[in-house]
Amino acid sequence: MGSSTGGRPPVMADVAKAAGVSHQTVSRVLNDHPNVRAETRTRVLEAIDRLGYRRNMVARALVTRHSRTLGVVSFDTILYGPASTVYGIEQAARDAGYFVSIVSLRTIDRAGMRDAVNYLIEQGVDGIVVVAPQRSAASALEDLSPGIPIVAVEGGHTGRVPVVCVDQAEGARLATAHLLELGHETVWHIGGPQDWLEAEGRIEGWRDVLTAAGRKIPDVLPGDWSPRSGYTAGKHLAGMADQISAVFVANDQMALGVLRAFTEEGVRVPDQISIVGFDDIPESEFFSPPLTTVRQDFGAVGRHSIDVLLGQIEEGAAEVLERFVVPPDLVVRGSSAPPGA
Amino acid sequence: MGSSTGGRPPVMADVAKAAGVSHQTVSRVLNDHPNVRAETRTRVLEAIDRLGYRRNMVARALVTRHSRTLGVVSFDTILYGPASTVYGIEQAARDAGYFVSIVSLRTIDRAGMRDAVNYLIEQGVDGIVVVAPQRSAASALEDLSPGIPIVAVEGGHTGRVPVVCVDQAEGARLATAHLLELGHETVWHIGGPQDWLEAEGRIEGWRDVLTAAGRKIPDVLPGDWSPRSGYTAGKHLAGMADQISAVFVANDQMALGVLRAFTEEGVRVPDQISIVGFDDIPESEFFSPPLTTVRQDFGAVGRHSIDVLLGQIEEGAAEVLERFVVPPDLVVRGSSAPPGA
DNA sequence: TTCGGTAGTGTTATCGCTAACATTCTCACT
DNA sequence: AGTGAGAATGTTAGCGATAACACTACCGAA
Repeated sequence: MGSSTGGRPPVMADVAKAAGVSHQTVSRVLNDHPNVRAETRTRVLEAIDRLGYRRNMVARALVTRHSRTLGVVSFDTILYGPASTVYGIEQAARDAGYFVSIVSLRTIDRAGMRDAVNYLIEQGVDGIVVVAPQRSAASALEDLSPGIPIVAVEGGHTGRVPVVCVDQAEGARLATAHLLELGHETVWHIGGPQDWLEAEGRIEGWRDVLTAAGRKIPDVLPGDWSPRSGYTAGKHLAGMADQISAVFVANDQMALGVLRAFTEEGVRVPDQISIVGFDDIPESEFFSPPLTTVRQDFGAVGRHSIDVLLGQIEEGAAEVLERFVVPPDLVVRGSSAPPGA
Repeated sequence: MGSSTGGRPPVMADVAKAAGVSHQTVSRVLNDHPNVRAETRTRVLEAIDRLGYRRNMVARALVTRHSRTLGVVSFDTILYGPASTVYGIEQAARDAGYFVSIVSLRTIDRAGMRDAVNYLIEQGVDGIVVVAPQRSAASALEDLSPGIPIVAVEGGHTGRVPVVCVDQAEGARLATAHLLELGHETVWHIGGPQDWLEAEGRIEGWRDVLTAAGRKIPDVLPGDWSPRSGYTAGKHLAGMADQISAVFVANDQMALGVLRAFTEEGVRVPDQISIVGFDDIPESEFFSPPLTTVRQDFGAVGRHSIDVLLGQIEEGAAEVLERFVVPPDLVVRGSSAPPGA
C-alpha cells in the first residue's frame, strides 16, 4: 500500500527504518529466527504490511546459494503422458515448498539438452528433473556432469543418474497375460516410436509373456503414438483379421486409431479381435467399445522424483543412484474378451 | 572442465585472472559489448571454456533488476486446452529469449491466485501470463495490482488487464451455422462448466446464430468438459432422439461421451443426429465417426500473449489494455450431415 | 560482587554481477 | 611532435539480502 520510499518498491532497510530496528532484525523476523522479542516481531510485521514489502528472493538466493526452485526439462509436453508427469512433478515440488522452472524442448538432441540444463543451472535452480522418455534424451543426459542434483523420469538406467519410472515391462506383461488368460492363442503388438524407452519396455514385457507361454511371437507393427499410426496399423491388421484374435497397442491414442480402422473394415471388437491399450487417458473409458488398458500413476512418479531429488539436495546424499519403479495397473473394460465370443 | 579454483564453481573473477584481464572485461565479453578487442575477446572466451565458467544469472538479475524469466499461472494443466496454451506460451517465450516459471494451481480462489502472483514477483519475473479460463480466476486477477506487466489468456476482458483469447463465440457460430446450413431445424447444446468463460462464449455464439435464424432455442444441457458428463447428456438426448437432429457439444471430450451414449442406445451418427465438437483434440479425427469440430490455434494464442507482455515489459507501454482475439476454424468431418441422411 | 551464559539486537562483510566513472592506449590530424 | 577523440580496459560502488561476529542487558551461580 503506502510507500514512503519514493516510487521504487521498499527494501528491507526501509522496513527496518519504519520499525525502528536494524535490517538484520527484519531478516530474522522473515526467517523465523527464534531470538526476536515478540513485541519487536509484531512491530516489524506491521511495518512490512504497511509498506507492502516483499522480500527480494533474488538477493536472498545470491547469498544463500539456493533458490528453492527446481528445474524441469521436458519434451512433447502436450502428449498425455509427459503432460501428466510434469503436472505431477510440479504439484509434488510445490507441496515440498519448491517451485519449478520449466523448459520444453522441441527437439531432442545433445545440444538442446545441454543448453536446457545449463540454462537452469545458470538460473540457480537447486536441482533438475529431466523427463527423458527417449533413448536419445537419456543418453544426452548421461554425458552431462552438471554438478548439481539431477533425476531422470522415465529415462533409461545407465548408472550415473537416478531414475524414477513406471514399470513399462510389467504393464505390458499385465496386458499380454490378460489376453492370454482370456484364451487367445497369441497377441499382436503395435509399438511406439523406436527411440522411446517406454516403447521398448512395453515390447519387452509383451515378448516375455509370450515367450514364457511358448506362444508364437508376431512381428511388431510400427507406430509413433499418434492415432493415425494406429489407424494405419489397424488397417493392416484388418486385412488379416482371420489370423488375429488379440492386439496389445502401446498407447491408447493408437488404440483409438485401431478401433477406427476396425470399425471401417467391419472388424468387430472384442468379438473378432480383442484390444488392450496403455496409459488410460480420460477418453479411453468412452471409446466404442470402452478400452481395456494399463493405467500409470503419474502423480506417484512426480512425487517419487521430487523425493529422490530433494534427498540429494537436502541430505546431500551424493551417490543415490537408485531406480524407483512405480507399478502400473490393468483396467479391464469392454475391448477385451475371450476369442470368438 | 579443469578448475583451479579449489572446488567451488569458478566466478567471473577467476575467468578474469585466467585471461589476464579485469572482471569487467569478462562481463563485457559476455554481454557483447562492442568495445572489446577481438584478441581479448577470444582470450576471455577461451578462459571461460577452459574453466567451465557459467555466469550466475542470480547475481546478474540482482543488479540489472530483470531476469528474462516470465511467470505463468495456470489451472488444470492436464486438460488439452490449457496444456496446449501453456506449451504455446513457453515456446513463444523461449523464441523471444525468455524462460518461464510455471505455477499450476489446484484450486481457483483469490488466495491461491494472490499467492501465485506474489511468489512469481518475489522470484523476480519480468512479467506474468495468467491462464485464467474461469470467471473466478479472471476476477481474482482483477483485484490484484501487482505492479508488474501482466496478461490474461482466455480471461474475461474487464479493463485492467490485457487479454489474449480465441474467439469462442465465433467458433460456436461457425459450428451452429454449419449445422443449420446442412438443413437442421435447430441445434441442441451441451455446455461446459458454468464458471468457464469459454463455456459461456460458446453458448453465446450458439444462441446468436439460432436467434438470428429465428429458430427454437433448446435448453442447454450441463457438462463439465469430461467425457462422462457428455455421456450422461448423451443418454438423455438419446431418450428423445426423435425430436433432435443436431447437437453442438462444447468440447471434443464430451462429444466422445455423447458418441458413446448414442452408440449404446443405437442412435446413428450422423444419420439420425449430427454432432459438432470444439477443440480438435488429436483424437477427434479417429472417433467413430470422425468428429466435425472447431479448431483453436493455441500456438497463436501463446505467441500473442508473449507479444503483448513483452510490449509492456520492453517498450514500457503502460496502458495497453487491449484484447487480442484469435479466430477459430471449423473442421468438417463425418459426424455432421444433412438431417435424415 | 563478579562472572559466564544467553537472549536480543546491531554492524560489517559478502554473495557475483553490472553501472558508472576513471584511466590508459591508439591513431588521425594539425 | 602535440593534441584530442574515441576505443579498450580498469576501478569502485552498489544491487538487497544473509552470515558472522560484536555488543548490550539481564539472569543465576559462585
